[in-house]
Amino acid sequence: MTSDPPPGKPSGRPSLVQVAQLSGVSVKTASRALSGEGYVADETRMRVQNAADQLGYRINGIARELRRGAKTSTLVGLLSGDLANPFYSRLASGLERELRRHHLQLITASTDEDPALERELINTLLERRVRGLVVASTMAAHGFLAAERRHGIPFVFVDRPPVGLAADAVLLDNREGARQAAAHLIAGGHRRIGVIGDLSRLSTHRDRITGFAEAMEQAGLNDWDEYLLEDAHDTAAAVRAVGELLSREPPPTALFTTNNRITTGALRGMRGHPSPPALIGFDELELGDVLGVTVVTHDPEEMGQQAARLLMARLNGDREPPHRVVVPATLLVRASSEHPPPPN
Amino acid sequence: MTSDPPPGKPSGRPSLVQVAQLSGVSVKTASRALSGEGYVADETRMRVQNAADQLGYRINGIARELRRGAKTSTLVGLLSGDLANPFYSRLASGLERELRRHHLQLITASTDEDPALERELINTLLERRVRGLVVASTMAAHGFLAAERRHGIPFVFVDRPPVGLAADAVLLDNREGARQAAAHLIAGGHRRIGVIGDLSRLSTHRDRITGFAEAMEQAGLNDWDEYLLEDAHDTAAAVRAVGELLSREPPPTALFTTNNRITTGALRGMRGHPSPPALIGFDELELGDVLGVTVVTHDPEEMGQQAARLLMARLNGDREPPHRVVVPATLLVRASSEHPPPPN
DNA sequence: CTGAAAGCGCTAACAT
DNA sequence: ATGTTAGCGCTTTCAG
Repeated sequence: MTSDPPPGKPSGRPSLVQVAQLSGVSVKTASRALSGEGYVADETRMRVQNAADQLGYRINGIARELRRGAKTSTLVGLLSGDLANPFYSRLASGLERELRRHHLQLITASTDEDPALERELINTLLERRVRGLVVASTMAAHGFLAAERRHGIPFVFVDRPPVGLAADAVLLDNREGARQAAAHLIAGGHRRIGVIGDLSRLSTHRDRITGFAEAMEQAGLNDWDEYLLEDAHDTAAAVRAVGELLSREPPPTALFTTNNRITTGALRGMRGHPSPPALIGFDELELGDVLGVTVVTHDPEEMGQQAARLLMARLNGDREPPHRVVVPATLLVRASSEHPPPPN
Repeated sequence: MTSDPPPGKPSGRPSLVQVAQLSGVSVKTASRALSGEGYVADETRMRVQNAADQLGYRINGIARELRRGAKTSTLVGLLSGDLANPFYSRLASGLERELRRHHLQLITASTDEDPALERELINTLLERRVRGLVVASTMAAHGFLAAERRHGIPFVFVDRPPVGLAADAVLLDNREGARQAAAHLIAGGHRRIGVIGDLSRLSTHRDRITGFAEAMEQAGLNDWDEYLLEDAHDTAAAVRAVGELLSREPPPTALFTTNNRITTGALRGMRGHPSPPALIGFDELELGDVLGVTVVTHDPEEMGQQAARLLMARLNGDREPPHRVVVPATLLVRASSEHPPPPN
């Protein structure tokens, strides 16, 4: 057990100058020896390496980056709602893995779906001169980023499209996924389908509602919004919403929940219910297969990977107009959607 | 829709010098005007602000940090196995939230439980002069970090303790949690309890096995390891392990799975089994309540928060010997552990 | 193969 | 209230 003075107050780190002095070479030679760029005699390299080890030298990445210029940064920023949501964390995971292949590092920040905080965090990351930014934005407009793009910082929007800004995006086919869910329930004989939705200002939410409505109206069910409850942003709110819907007269025979948090809340709220409604949720659930929950599924890791690809293309000089990648969202039928509606 | 030239190749950002020139003041005045430090005439401030806006100026955080010194960095690094694992992402979430209160930013990197990659990433983060480092380490020893601590960089180990290094740590009471799980199964009449464990080199895993063994041996069940299967690091491996255990003669009447991935695999593997064994898993599951899975539960967000607190204390000059915070892990009984063993 | 000088963009220290 | 000078630690010229 090495027992050294506990940390706290920093105490001067050695710089290249000290390493050079200790090994009796010039600063530049020391630099070359340690970075492996340019020619250095083997013996010199050894001496420098030893001196560095002895001093506990570690290159100052800040200084290096300042000198080399911002385009040499290896940091990519990710802004998302909340890392604790598996959708975002899987997205982050896919993004990170792909970036690493290109020697880029991911730096993440959570916005808690707060537009003001998001803007602040975007600024922080840009000041840090990140190489690019991936954003699952909760803001209503993104025109303020136009200046940045002019300076060459690529942005990739994920999950939600940019508004008032021409930028790359990786989106989910929300409408189609929701449409399939509704169509399936309708085909199963359901007519009164409750919908519990997220914050109504979010485009993902609106698209899902649109797809749902499409299928309903096509089946002539124009009063679909009688059973629509929105702005259930967390699990607890979803539990309450289910309670409300199920206590109506007549109650809905099926439920469509527009994201994983809400589906979780619905499952909780329906527990122990004598005749639970059929259920389809948007987003896969951790144990969806074991629980037998029918879901609209998609691949968050894949979204992250695609975002990384778009970003890399821009960094490599792609100057085409904005790309838009749409990742499929498809129905995965399991038991929860299969009980038919009561005769009634 | 603002339509500007697509990005790609960077194109010189304005620096403070240009802002100063455009507004007809010295660089330092421009600096003061924009940072709000020191006295600047209101009118001057306006002029500078306008010039900055017009040029799309954004302060270069790299240069600022180099000048101000590394202790002014606002970055804290987190290294963990994989952000896609809810345990780590919830930990990250708690950590980030607490850090933000102190105006610190989290930068994350996943090690995939690969010691070599972990070491490389630690180096990258240190070169970036992060203010401190939180590590869920997968390495066998950490002596190589001693030099860093001497330079004042605080480390906080989470989930797994440091080896060969005196540093702060936030750990789970793995032994006690596992002991409770085993004791509960034993009290329920189980004698043949299968255990599926993670990589045997991980200390968390070993501690959980130790706690389990303690309870078993105390009950006189010294052959507990006949039904022990280790190194099931992913869900698929866990599914296979369950299959193997259940096909033994006689099969175990209960199962203890040592982390969330393994529990998930076990649930999958047991699906449709005519007489599934009782089950207790370590770590809470997303839908554990709905599924009725008995778990050893704990609070990952809390761990993150505690880690942030320890870090802040060190940054504020705390020079005491290493702190060790132990977060409780307790049994939460639900249905899955409650079927008694068959008479046999 | 090695070295000296200049400078990345900013701010601390010291003027004025 | 504002300006000047120097320098953070490194790498990029440009010379040897």
